[in-house]
Amino acid sequence: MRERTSAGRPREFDDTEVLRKITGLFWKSGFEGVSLSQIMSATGLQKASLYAAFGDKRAMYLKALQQYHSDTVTGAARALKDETVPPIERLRAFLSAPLTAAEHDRSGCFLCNASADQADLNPETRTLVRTSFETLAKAIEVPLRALTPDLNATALENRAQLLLGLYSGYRIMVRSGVDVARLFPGIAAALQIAQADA
Amino acid sequence: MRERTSAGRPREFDDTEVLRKITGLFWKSGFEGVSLSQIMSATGLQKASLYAAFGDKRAMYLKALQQYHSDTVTGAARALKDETVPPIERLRAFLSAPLTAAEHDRSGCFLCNASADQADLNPETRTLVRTSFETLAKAIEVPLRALTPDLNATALENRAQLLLGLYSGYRIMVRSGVDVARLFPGIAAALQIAQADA
DNA sequence: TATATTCTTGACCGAACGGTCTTTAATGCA
DNA sequence: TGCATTAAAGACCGTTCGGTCAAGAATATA
Repeated sequence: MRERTSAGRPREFDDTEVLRKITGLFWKSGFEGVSLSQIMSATGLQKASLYAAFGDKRAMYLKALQQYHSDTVTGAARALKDETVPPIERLRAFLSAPLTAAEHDRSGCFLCNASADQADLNPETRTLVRTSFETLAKAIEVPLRALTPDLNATALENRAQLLLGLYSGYRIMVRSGVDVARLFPGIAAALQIAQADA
Repeated sequence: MRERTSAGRPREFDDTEVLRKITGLFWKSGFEGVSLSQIMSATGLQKASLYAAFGDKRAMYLKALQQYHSDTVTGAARALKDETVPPIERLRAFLSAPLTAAEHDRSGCFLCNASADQADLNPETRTLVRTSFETLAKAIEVPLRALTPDLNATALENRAQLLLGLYSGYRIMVRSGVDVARLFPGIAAALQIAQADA
């Protein structure tokens, strides 16, 4: 998109970089919690430029959610499938992320926040969130399968949903400021399930 | 409050009943997602009456959160401590609630939603949410202790946090419209942890 | 250099927001 | 029957909201 030089005045900002800042705002404060003027000052752009580049506020939110999917969600999925790391460690890292991240940032998970914030109102948001959850669940199955190759498909899926549920819950709880040290041991317990033969 | 007849024109509505409707709105749509006019039409009251009875919008939200605590949260805590029900069934019922409730209502859990919605902005909300989470965690420990009386205190607490995390995560995931049937089996797996001796 | 095209800027818009105030109505009490 | 008190009703307030528009600036092409 960018390298193709087109007629007219060239855009003075990088779309994805700006969108990343917008994502950060919605991530932290939700759809209604972010105003256009906040977006303007965070990006340094005028309202009209934002509208020309991304559409209205709802479109910005959805694009932010899509960016979160293609950046963070698929990044986490890739890490879960990284065979250079022992499967149990991949799972541990995934489940620990909500807690280790909390040290410097209590924003939680944009997916989970969006589900709480917008799922009730906006069907498109709901769909995006659901597919991202699905991506994570499928990725979780990979190390689970490596741990217990004999387990059947539905059992694997069930365990993946359990771990994803725990992940989401921790993401939410952390936002309220609970002591993360008290949540850590739960991960070890959950990983015991992940390794169980039955 | 109500039986004590005071001077002046009597209030024509029941405070807690009205607050219950307000709670429902914030629960579903969050703080910024609910407007005063929505509250007006849902309660049938004028703006000034609402302000006289509850204070400004933020106060309404906090009172709603407190009502949720004293109604729903303590209700769930009581059920978890109900000795007429086998401990494992209490836990199963608690963890199933997010899923069974989803059949007729995908609002999720007000606590979890508030954590995603307002925790970042409002410290009072954060505190309220945290204490409600704490209430639930303590209540979860009761049936856990009944199941494994030999377990030490910290191990109990860790398991309780794990189950609470799973509960919260399911509450959030359900809002996005995921198939609840796929989440159910995770509960059984989690309950295996709850019963483990080690 | 002229033109078409695209972007930036900032003024501008109507609507909706949260919140207040004045008027009127209903009650307890003297 | 007044009088003090409290609530209900709705007009009213300034502000902020999301969104648009017209004018000027920067580029590619001819």
